[in-house]
Amino acid sequence: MSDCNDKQILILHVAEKLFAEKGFDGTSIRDISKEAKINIAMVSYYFGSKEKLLERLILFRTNDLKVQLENIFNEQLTSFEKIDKFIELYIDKIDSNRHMYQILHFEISYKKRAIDLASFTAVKNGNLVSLTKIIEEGQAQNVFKKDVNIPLITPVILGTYFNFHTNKPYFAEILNLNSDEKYDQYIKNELTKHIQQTIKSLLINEK
Amino acid sequence: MSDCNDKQILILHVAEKLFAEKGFDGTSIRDISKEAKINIAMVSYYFGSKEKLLERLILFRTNDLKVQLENIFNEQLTSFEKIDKFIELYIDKIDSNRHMYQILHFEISYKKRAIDLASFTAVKNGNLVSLTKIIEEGQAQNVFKKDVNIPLITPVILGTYFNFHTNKPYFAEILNLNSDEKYDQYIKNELTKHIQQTIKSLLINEK
Amino acid sequence: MSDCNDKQILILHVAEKLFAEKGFDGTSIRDISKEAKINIAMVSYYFGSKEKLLERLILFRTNDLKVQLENIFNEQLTSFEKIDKFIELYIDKIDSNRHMYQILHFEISYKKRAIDLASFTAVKNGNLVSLTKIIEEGQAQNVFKKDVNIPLITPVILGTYFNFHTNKPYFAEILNLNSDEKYDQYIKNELTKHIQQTIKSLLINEK
Amino acid sequence: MSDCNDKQILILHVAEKLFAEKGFDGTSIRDISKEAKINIAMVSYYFGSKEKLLERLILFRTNDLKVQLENIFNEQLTSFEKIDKFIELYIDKIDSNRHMYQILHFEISYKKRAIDLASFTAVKNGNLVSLTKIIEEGQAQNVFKKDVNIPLITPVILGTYFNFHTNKPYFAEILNLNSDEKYDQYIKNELTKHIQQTIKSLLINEK
DNA sequence: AATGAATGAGTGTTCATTCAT
DNA sequence: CATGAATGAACACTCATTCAT
Repeated sequence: MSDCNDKQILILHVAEKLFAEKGFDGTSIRDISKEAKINIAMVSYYFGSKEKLLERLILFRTNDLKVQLENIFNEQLTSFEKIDKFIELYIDKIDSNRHMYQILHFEISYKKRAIDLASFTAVKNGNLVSLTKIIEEGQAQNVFKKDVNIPLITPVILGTYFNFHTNKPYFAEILNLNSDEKYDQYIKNELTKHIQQTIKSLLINEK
Repeated sequence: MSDCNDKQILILHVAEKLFAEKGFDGTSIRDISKEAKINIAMVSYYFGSKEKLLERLILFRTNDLKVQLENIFNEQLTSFEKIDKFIELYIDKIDSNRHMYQILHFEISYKKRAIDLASFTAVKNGNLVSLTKIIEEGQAQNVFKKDVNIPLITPVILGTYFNFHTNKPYFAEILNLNSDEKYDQYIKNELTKHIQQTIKSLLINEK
Repeated sequence: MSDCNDKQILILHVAEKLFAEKGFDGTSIRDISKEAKINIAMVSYYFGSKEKLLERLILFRTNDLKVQLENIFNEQLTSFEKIDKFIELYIDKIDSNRHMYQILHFEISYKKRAIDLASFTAVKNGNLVSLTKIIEEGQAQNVFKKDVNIPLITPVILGTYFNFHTNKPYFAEILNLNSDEKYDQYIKNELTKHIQQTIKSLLINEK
Repeated sequence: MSDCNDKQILILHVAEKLFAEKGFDGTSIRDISKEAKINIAMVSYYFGSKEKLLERLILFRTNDLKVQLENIFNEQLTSFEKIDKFIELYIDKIDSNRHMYQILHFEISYKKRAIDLASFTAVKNGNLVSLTKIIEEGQAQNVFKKDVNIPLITPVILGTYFNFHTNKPYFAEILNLNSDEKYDQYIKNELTKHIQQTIKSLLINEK
C-alpha cells in the first residue's frame, strides 16, 4: 500500500493473522505487538486505535481482492469454460485470502462495529456483474437455461467453499485429508470441481 | 432442558443472542447480566464460568438440532421429493437456530477455545447418513447419477444458506428485501427453492 | 465443648486444620464447607461469621491448653527433674496442639483482627507462675543460680520448638528425617532433650 | 536493588509493610496501591502478579540478609566473644528485618504458595556453617563441651527472639515496656544478653 | 432447624489508550 | 519520530453473607 511503511505493513500482516485465528475481540494489541516484535504504543500511534487498524486492514486487503474476474468474459472460451474459469479463479482468490475473508465474515455478521464495507460491497458487485454477463451470454446462446436466480449463485460458490473450510477438521477426518497439503490439494481439485459441476448443472438442467 | 431452572434458561437465551450478535469475546458477563436483568455473579454461580456457559449453551442447543431428518427416507416419496423435503427441513432447522449456528461457526473456526464439539459432529454425521441413503436410493433407481461427491453436498446446502444470511445487508439491498419479514420469506421460498433446484440439478441423471 | 453439637465440632475441626494450613485469609468458607461436606450457609448460621468462627475456635481450643503443668511442682522430684518434666509436658502439649498454636501465632502477629486473647494470656500466665515456682524452689535450694530472667525462659522453650517446626522442610533435610514419623520422633526425643539441656544449663548454679 | 526504579522500590516497601502486618492473603493489591499512592495496575505492570511481587520482595530482601556473620570467625576474639558477637549480630540483623522474617515465616509455614526459598535456605546454611566453625574451634580448645547438637542452636537463638517478638503485647505488659523504644532497647540489651547467656551455658555446662 | 438460592462488594488481572520525553 | 511508562476502565471471577422457605 502506498502510504504504509514497512512497520505498518508488518503490523497489518500480524493483525490479519491473529484476527483470523482468534477474532478481533480475542486478539489484544499486546498479542499483536508481541508477535510483530514492536512497541505496544505503535498500533495506536500508526493507526489511531485498534478499530481503525481493522478498518485499514480491510481497506488494505480489499484492494487485493479486485482481481480481474471481469476479463474472463472477453476471453475466447465457451460459456462452460468461462463458468469453470470464473469459479476456479474465484475459489483460488478467496483461498489465498482466507484470513481476510475470515475476518470480514465475522465483521459483517456482528452488529458490533460499524466498519465501512463499501469497498468490499463494490468488489462483490463487480463480481456479480462479471458472472451475470457470462451467464446471460450463455442464455443468449441457449446453452444455459433462463430461469435461474443469478444473485444466488455466488452464495453457492462462496458458501460451499467457506462451509467446507470452516469445518476443516470435520472434512479432514471423513475425507482422510491428514495433512495440510492434501487438504489444500483437495480444495484445488475436488472441491473446485464439485462446485463447477454444481453450478453448471444448475445452469443447464431443468428440474 | 431438564436440569435448568427458569433463570438458567433465561441466561442461556440472553447469552445465545449476545454471543451471536457480538461474539463470545465481544460479550461480557456484564452485558449478559444487564440484558437478562440478573446479578453479575449469577453466571459464574450457575455455570461456573463464562466458558462453561458457552459449553452448556452448545449442549443445550445441540440437543435441539437432532431433529428427524432420518425419517424422510422412509416416507412414501420420490427421490426428488425426498431431496426437496430434506433440504426444506434442513434449512428450516438451521434458520430457526441461526443464533446457535452463528456461535458454533465461530467457535469451530477459532482455535482459541477447546469446546467439545462431539455432539455437534454426531449430528452432522447423522444428517450425512440420512442424505446418503436418499441419494443412493435414487442412484439405485437410476434417477440420480452416480458420479457425485456426496459429502460435499451438505456444504452446498448449508454454505449457501449461511453465505446468504451472513451477507444479509448486501442481499437485502440488491434483492429489495426492505423488511425482516420479506427477508425471512425470501429464505423460506426463493432461497430454499434455489438450493433445492441446485442440488437436484447436480443429482439428476441426464441422458 | 458443652454448647456445640456434632456438626459444629466438625466445622471447628475442619476450620482448625485449614486455618493452620492456609491461614485465615487463605481459607474460604467454601473450602471449609467443602472439606466438612456441609452447607456453605452453616458456618454463618452456627457461628455468625467467619471471624466469629475463629473466635469460637480459639476459645474451644484454649480450654484444652490449660493442662496441668502446675501439678508438677507438687510432685516428689528434684528441681532438675521438675524442669525436665515441665519442658517435656509443655512441648508435648504444644506439639499435639500444633494447629491451634500455628493459628494463634498468626492472629497474635497480625494487627488485622481484634481477637480476644484473654484466655490465652491467662494460660500463659498460669504456666509462667508454675515455672517460676519450680525455679525459685531450685534457687532456694541453691541448685539453680539466681541471675536468670525467668519470663524469658518460656520463649526459649516455645521459640525453639516453633522455629524448628516452622522450618520443618529445612531440618527434615539436614537432619535426614525423611518421614513424618522420624520427624515426630526427633521432636519427642532429640529436640525435647536439647531444650531440656539448654534450660538446665542456663539454670544450673555452676561453681 | 539494581534493576528497580524508585516506584518499584516504593511498592516493595509498602508491600513488605502490609504483608507483614496483615499477611499476604490479607493484603489486597488495592491496599498496596492506596498506601503507596500508585495506580492499581502498577503492581501487575511492574511485577506481573501479586505472587511475583512477593517473590521479588523475598529476593530483594534475602540479598540483604547475607550479612557477614562468617567474618566473625576470623576475628581476634575468644570463642566466648565470638559466640556473643555472632548472636548479637544475628539478632540485630533479624530485628532490622522483622517485616521480611515475619513474611517468610508465614510463607514457609503455609503450604499454599510454592515460593522459591532456595536463596533463603542458602543464607541459613551459610550461617550454620559459620556457627559450626566457631563452636568446633571452641571444642578443639576444650572450652566448649563436645556433645551438643549444633543444628539445634540456631532455633534457640531465632526462636527465642521470634517468640518474644510475636508475643510483644504480652511481654510489653509483664515487663512493663510501655513504649516502642523501651521494647526495642529491651531486645537489644536484655533479650540479646539472655540468649547469649543461654547458648554459652549450653556450650559449657554438662548436665 | 437447616439450606439452596441469591447477591453486592471485592478480588487479581488485562485492556486499549495516552503522554512525556 | 518513536517509545517506555503509566493509567482508568473494564474484565472474569470469588468472597462472606443474607434470606425465604
